[in-house]
Amino acid sequence: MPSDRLDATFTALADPTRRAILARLAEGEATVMELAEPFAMSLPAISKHLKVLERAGLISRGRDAQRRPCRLETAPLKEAGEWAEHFVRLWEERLDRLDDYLQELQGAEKKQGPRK
Amino acid sequence: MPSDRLDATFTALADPTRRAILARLAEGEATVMELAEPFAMSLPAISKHLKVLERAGLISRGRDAQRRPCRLETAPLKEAGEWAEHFVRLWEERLDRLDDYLQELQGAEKKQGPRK
DNA sequence: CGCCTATTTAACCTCTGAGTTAATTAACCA
DNA sequence: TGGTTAATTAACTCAGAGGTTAAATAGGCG
Repeated sequence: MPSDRLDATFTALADPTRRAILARLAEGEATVMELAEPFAMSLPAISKHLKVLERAGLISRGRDAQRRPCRLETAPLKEAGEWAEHFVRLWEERLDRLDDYLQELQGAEKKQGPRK
Repeated sequence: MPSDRLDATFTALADPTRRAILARLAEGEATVMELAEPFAMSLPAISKHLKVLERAGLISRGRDAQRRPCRLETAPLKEAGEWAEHFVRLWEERLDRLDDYLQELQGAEKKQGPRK
């Protein structure tokens, strides 16, 4: 997972409007009009948000006459989620190793008596 | 997981320098100097990045004389990762239901013969 | 064709984010 | 006490994100 891909994904996910759009799309395809409806925001603004989502690969767009229906694409979400959870796992493994190490130290100390 | 929390987390993760700092911290605590070392960037710049990470709850800071060692905090990473993967799951369940529905349609069609 | 609908592009504004250098605070050390 | 190291704050620049309105494009429809 290259860094600029993560950049694009996390940047796209950082905006609440865009997350709301994704939430809406999780219920199925929608046109720009439909997506814009819940927001107090102009159509061009929504159009820009969609472009950000598209560049991040989080949505793809079809064509239906003059409509450009959007659909959710989950691949980048998976990558981002896995990145985050991989990180958590790394950290927890490290804590475990640290814990083992401390216990080992304590064991050694018992054998040779308290240091101080 | 409130929206502004996700905002802060994803915003913090959107920057490659900050992700690199987190990666470094996954190997253990580090001071600001140590964190700054790999980057061609001034200390105040790093200091600002750390503030962003701290506000997002992704790091916490201790005190050791004049040093302010940073340590990784995984809670927001977990939340963000779970958010992303929950989303993926929702979508895939939806696809499954859609699939069931299509198969049901096809079954009905067989019983009453092709429509056209 | 001429009009209506859906969407994008253009041009612009404003605010924020990432970076800078210079100055300040905080804590140790001789 | 004065000097040095670690880190932050202040004041500034610059670019880009997110928003606007108005104009342009694309594709039915009478």
